[in-house]
Amino acid sequence: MKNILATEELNTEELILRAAKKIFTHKGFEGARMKDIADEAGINKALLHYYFRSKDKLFESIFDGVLKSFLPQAILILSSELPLFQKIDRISEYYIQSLSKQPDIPIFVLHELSVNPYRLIENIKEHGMDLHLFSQQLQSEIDEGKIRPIKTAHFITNLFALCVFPFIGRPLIMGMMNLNDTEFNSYVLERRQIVTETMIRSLKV
Amino acid sequence: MKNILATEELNTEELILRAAKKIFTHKGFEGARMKDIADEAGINKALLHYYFRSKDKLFESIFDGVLKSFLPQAILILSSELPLFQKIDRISEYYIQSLSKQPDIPIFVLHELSVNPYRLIENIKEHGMDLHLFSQQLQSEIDEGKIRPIKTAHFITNLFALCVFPFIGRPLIMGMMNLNDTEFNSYVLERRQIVTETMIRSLKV
DNA sequence: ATTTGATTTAACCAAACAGTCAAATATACA
DNA sequence: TGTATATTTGACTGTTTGGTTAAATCAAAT
Repeated sequence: MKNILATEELNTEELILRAAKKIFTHKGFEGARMKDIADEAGINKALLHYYFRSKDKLFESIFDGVLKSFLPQAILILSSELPLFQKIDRISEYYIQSLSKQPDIPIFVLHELSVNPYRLIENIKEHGMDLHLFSQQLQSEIDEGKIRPIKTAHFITNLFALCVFPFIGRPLIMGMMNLNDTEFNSYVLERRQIVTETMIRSLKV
Repeated sequence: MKNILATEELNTEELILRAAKKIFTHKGFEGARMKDIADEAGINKALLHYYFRSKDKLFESIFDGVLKSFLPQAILILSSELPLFQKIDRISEYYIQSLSKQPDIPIFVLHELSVNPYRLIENIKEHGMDLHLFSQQLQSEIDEGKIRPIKTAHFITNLFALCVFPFIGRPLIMGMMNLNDTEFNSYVLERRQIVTETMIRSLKV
């Protein structure tokens, strides 16, 4: 009988998903080997196909899971009742903190979306990524003269670019700036304030 | 005899390089098939191995070429004698214009660097990516009270994030903002001004 | 015309790969 | 305990892939 009392004990499916996430996010779909995932999970290769019939099926579980754990939070914060500047702070806080723990996610998602853009469509429709409410708030603040005029697309781009780019460009930044891992971590910790400051200053009238 | 008079006639090596660049940048190293590259170039698969002994060799030609055609320009502009704000404008102009013509480059480079970070090291050392001069200029402007204090790493990150992210996040942006190809192109054209404005406003005292 | 060297091809090969299957083992329940 | 069901494995398969090779073709010099 398995030791179901030990809290750190994971069942096989969770073991596979955890291993698959690590390998897929690190190597991408094409670069990942089913053997690598099996080894990482400490199980037999055939067992992967017992739980997830194919590499594609396993990948979609991971990819969908990752999208669902990152995108909806943005919509949630942006569509909330919070003041604009607080939203900026919340987004930057949430994404920089989450991505610090899983720094491979952005490049993984964006690479797979680049190779296979249709993947996103279903997911977006499914979650009803609606930015209308936020667009209205932004326009109100502009109309009231509280911030400078800016289109929603550019606002969103600026905010996410500033939050996410450090993780996407990590090897580039570490190389150009001559940072080691410790120094890079300090740099990332500073980003949260930099992002909100940069965004808010650029919006002030 | 080949028609060497026709200017549009490319020799086989150039044909291969052009095809390989298209396939590699679109699919990544692992996703690219030598057969695909051969087909794209309109030649036989064995001919690839005649000109470039292996997939790795061919890939390195492409990857090095891409790095050399993008990174040095940044160092050149940043290390020049131009005023700070003009440098921002030049960088944003150059990168947004170049990447509009080759939008797959950023995600390609950053994905490959993520899977294989050591690739960059040689290239950076080789080109002497030195940002010391620029750091001094930035510090001078800060000391003279002309701009708000900011570390070089964050300045560079912000500038490149704002320039490059639209291309990295293209499918995401098109999906969330409901843009078609034409609308995305207009959006990219607007980016140049947005980037310089955002950067400069965030730096003003 | 013949030789020489560079270019191109079709056919082939070994390794790596995702995926399969029958047999073995563990688990639950009667 | 015995039996049915769920889980796990080692050995296997067919296909795809990067890479090779020997022969054919072409271009130019002798």
